Amino acid sequence: MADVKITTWNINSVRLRIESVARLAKEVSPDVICLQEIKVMTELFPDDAIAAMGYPHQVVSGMKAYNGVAILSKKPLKNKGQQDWVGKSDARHVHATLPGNIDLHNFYVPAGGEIPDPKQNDKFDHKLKFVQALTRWGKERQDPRAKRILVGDLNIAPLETDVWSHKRLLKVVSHTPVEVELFERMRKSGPWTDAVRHIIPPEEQLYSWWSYRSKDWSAADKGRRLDHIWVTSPLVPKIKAAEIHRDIRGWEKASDHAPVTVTLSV
DNA sequence: ATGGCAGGTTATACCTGA
Repeated sequence: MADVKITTWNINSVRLRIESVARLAKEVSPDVICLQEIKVMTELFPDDAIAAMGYPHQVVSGMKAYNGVAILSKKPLKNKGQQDWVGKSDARHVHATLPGNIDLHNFYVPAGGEIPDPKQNDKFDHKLKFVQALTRWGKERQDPRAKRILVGDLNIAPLETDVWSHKRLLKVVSHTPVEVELFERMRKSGPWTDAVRHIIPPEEQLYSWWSYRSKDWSAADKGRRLDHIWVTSPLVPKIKAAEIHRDIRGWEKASDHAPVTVTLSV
């Protein structure tokens, strides 16, 4: 039995926050770090600097200026790869197999723009189609024995306690009923278990993102839980701990997302 | 009730985020 500590973090530019990656590596020391919004082309990803922090095993899918995801690991990765989703090559997914034959998938689901209507807003249409594609993918691959982990910035806060005000966010993209319903279908397609809510009771308010547009993000505390770690059934009894690193949202030059960590005993 | 910030770019305004 060994612990595997996995952290997911929408870093909002890996080059701007390379020192924060170093600090996370030192202070949290996850075995695996999954990043979203690295905002850099694969060729320009700071792979040497991150290898020097103890993460020489990497799989990166980047593009210029937007999106981009990466898996960083202390231990060797197998079957490294990425997929395109809903007909776009926009660097929103990477995967790899961890020691112990655990498949890890890291996603950056589209934010969806402002207007929660797919007819008026192509970005919202893209988001809904992305979630539906992920649902089909889950169903096609169902295997009750498979050890799989799905992490990422899924850009949907499903529970009433995952947002600062359920009522006031009902028409705000990330917490609309149509998104929450499709999100739940996607979760059941794995079927996946929300590892964070397995540990932290659903009755508790819990957020992983706070807007930059607040004078005092922590005092206002108008957060949403957009970043998730899900596991398949064989891994559910292995979930040992879960944590959202709210303190990291308060670091100098912080990302607007806090890292989320789950520890498994495998 | 509204407006508020941050990152990146063949930039010095505009797109994107959520």
